[in-house]
Amino acid sequence: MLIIVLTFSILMTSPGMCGFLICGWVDLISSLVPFLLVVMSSSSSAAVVTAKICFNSQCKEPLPDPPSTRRKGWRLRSGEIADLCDRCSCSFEQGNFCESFHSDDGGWRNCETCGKRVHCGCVVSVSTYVLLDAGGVDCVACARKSLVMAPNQVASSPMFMSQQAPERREFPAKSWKPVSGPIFGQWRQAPHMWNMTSAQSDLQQRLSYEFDRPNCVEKLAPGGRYSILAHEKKFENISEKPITGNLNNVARERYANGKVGIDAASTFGAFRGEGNADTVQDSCRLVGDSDSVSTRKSVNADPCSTSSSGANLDAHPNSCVNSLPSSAIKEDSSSLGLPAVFQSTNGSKEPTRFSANQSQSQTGPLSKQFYPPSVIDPEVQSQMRNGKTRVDNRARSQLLPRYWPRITDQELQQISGGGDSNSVITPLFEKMLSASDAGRIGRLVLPKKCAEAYFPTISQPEGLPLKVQDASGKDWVFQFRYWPNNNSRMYVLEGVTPCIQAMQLQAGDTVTFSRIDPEGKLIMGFRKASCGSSEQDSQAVKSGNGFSTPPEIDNKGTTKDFKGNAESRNLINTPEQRNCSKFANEGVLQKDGLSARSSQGTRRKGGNLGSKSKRLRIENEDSMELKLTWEEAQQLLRPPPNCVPSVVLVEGHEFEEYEEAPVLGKRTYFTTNQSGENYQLAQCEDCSKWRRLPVDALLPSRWTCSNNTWDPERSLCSAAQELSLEQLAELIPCKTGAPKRSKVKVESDNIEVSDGLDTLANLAILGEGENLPPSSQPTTKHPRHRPGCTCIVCIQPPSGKGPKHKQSCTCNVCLTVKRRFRTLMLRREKRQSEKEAETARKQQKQQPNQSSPAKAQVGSDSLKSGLGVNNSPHKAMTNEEGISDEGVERRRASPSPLKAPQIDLNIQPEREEEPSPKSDSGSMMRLLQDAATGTP
DNA sequence: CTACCGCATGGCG
DNA sequence: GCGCCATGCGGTA
Repeated sequence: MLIIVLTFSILMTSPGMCGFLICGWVDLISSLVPFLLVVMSSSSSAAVVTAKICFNSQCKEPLPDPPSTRRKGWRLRSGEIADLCDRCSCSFEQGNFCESFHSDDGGWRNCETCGKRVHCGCVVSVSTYVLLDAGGVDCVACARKSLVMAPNQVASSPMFMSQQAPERREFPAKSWKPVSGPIFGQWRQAPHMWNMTSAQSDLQQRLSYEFDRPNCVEKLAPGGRYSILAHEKKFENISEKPITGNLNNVARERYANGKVGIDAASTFGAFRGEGNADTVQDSCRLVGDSDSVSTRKSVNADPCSTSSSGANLDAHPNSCVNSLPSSAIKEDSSSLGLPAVFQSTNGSKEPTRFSANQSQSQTGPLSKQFYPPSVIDPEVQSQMRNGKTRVDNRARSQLLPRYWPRITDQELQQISGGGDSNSVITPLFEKMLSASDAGRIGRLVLPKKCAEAYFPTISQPEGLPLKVQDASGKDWVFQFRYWPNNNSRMYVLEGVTPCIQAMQLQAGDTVTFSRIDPEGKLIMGFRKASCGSSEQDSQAVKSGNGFSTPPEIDNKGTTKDFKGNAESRNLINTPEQRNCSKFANEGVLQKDGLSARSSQGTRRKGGNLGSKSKRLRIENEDSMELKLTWEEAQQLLRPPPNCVPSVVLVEGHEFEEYEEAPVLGKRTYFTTNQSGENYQLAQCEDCSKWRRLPVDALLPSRWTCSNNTWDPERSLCSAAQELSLEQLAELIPCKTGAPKRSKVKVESDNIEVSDGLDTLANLAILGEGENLPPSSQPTTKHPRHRPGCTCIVCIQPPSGKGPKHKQSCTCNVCLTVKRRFRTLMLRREKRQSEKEAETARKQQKQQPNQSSPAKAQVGSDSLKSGLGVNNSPHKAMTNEEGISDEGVERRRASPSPLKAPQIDLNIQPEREEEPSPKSDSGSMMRLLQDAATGTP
């Protein structure tokens, strides 16, 4: 049985608070909250008790005058001990205080084991029971018997607390005093279930409501004298009003934050050292998420738990005590660096492994672990609920996923730089640099929640200097500040330009922020947008370019991952890949070994650029246009011959990895004969005869009759062609067995509206028609990107790579592209001419002498020299005569592939419809543009 | 004129 | 509808 242990040492000031507390307790019960988290519900502001009468509000017996002679009761939140009269003290010591005085109050529950009544509703009895994971309570006796409290199972509250989210605000916390002072021996009703270590004692003395999980991430700290308002909005008001006083800011924040034990909380504790309520504000803002809210709710709701025994701490032998600073740290004092809060303030040098990202599975002091967000699936979350997984995922869940740190162990170790083995690195967040971030402005916009969670609290827009160390150990000082923005804040790091430049970061690269504890250093790592340095990538792609086909985008059945292919084609799928492509194209990638350093960054599979930045997306539109063709191209690829793939499992997806680049299959045409038999038609490279092949035949790019192993009789070029051209003409156009036929048709029909590379791809397809028998040309069912496809998409090397097509090149692709481009331009010209003609006609009604159609001709003529290809007036006329449908255009333009080279290419239309100038389709694109502009 | 600063705007989730 | 945030833009040095 899992047991939730109360680990807080918060004392209620008075049992008289039970009313309030009970409300919370009952509320908890009524809401079937399975667990209780201890909370300080501080409805009482009377923390200092100097009673001269019995502290029991129902007694009020005068106490003996010398305080030393008074009998002690429970520990108050102030740290003092309630003075009781003899009678009440005896009752307290005998463990029946609540039965005597609170029997009519709410908050009574029965021990799940023995059925004994336990008063869970007030501070007095808080140590007499333990909370069970499954809900309910056990009395201490029973809990002791079943004390198989696996550390991992203890205090897994933060997860379950999320179930209580909605009612947080029902328990406005009020000010209270920090508990300081005597300790647990005072807990008469708290049998020492567990021994208490000195450190724990120390903790208790420091009033840190450490709700320690074994991984030390769950903490709840009591605040100092501060106010936690019921509504977060009010924090705004408070935030601007510094609250003075000797506050335990960390504790306060933790409490205010209500995020018991999540990374943010601990981080707050680490970073936030302001002596004002801004801390509260900020931390509470973070609590906007339901789970956090719930946390606070539960915190507030269970006053009983405010008193806890150190025994609870003992329940967590692995507890990593992240002690808290006992004094407030002024914001200003925290300048340059991360303040002392990071120090292990319990006085020990014990590493504070409260890293939210630290799994409790960590076994040693050097625990640099990180679980990628991908692990946060329901199952894992369930595990987390059981306390078996680092809980910081919850903390991180408060950040947008794109800010989740994706730092690998390798990165972490790099960051740690072989430093203190006791140091613990806590990945905080990361951010992909926007154009603004990477620009010259020198301002890095920080995600608000990240800034508020992980950076020092700032109450003034000017903020404070923040020292950040990069992975190489160099210190940078940025100004961490904010701008008021829409009643909110916009956090920025100023002065990042030198650092960005030093790291040679570009928009799209990612900076990561981590923290090394106990030093508390902020570490700024980075990850180039260059793909391929990550471990994951290395798993998926062991060679070369680092491009791989992410499983999540390759879930359409394409499981072959040809190394180098993506790069070689500059075809990109994911936003990051697009980025990579873009940057690679721009030559900003892989500068001087930075790519090696970037190995500390793990390229995220999903990337986070495209989802947010429209601008960046726009910049990568060229790449996006390639997406389809890439996906399709993948299907066209054939494993390299005589190459045995190695199967790599990446995130559950099997990939066949080939050390060699794929080959492009021979273009074939699926068809069905009269008997319904499906087969392919392939053309011999040598004799151009068409051979029938099985549908599953995969042909190399160059295929000849001699390769016709399926039909030995026709394995020689001398063998007669089985089908006549007429038959071919009939069969090929009505390919019923061809996959994706309908799609092809649709695409073909829609070619007219396509643009950019897509258009080019279509263009190229048209050009491929040259391989078809003449009679098969006029089809709108042209198989697109089929095996053997030699379209521009499939054969075009990436930008700047591979042989460039000369302007005079008359290869299929070039001719097709030119032809298509010309057609497009002509079409546009025609439209424009018509438009102008229409306008002219309208104008002619007023000015009869105007005429415009000549303009188009002028435009064409003026550009004739650009392509350097003979013009064909006939063809031009053909197009001008109104080919607006791509199929029609294709039919007319390519009645025979053999005639394609004769197609007029010299008509140069206006440039305004250049197919996606941004699309970097490589040399072919340039060729096209060159052709259009007349520039070489 | 440029760089910087601070705020405003608007797209987007 | 709201908040975040990327970026624009005017003011200022």
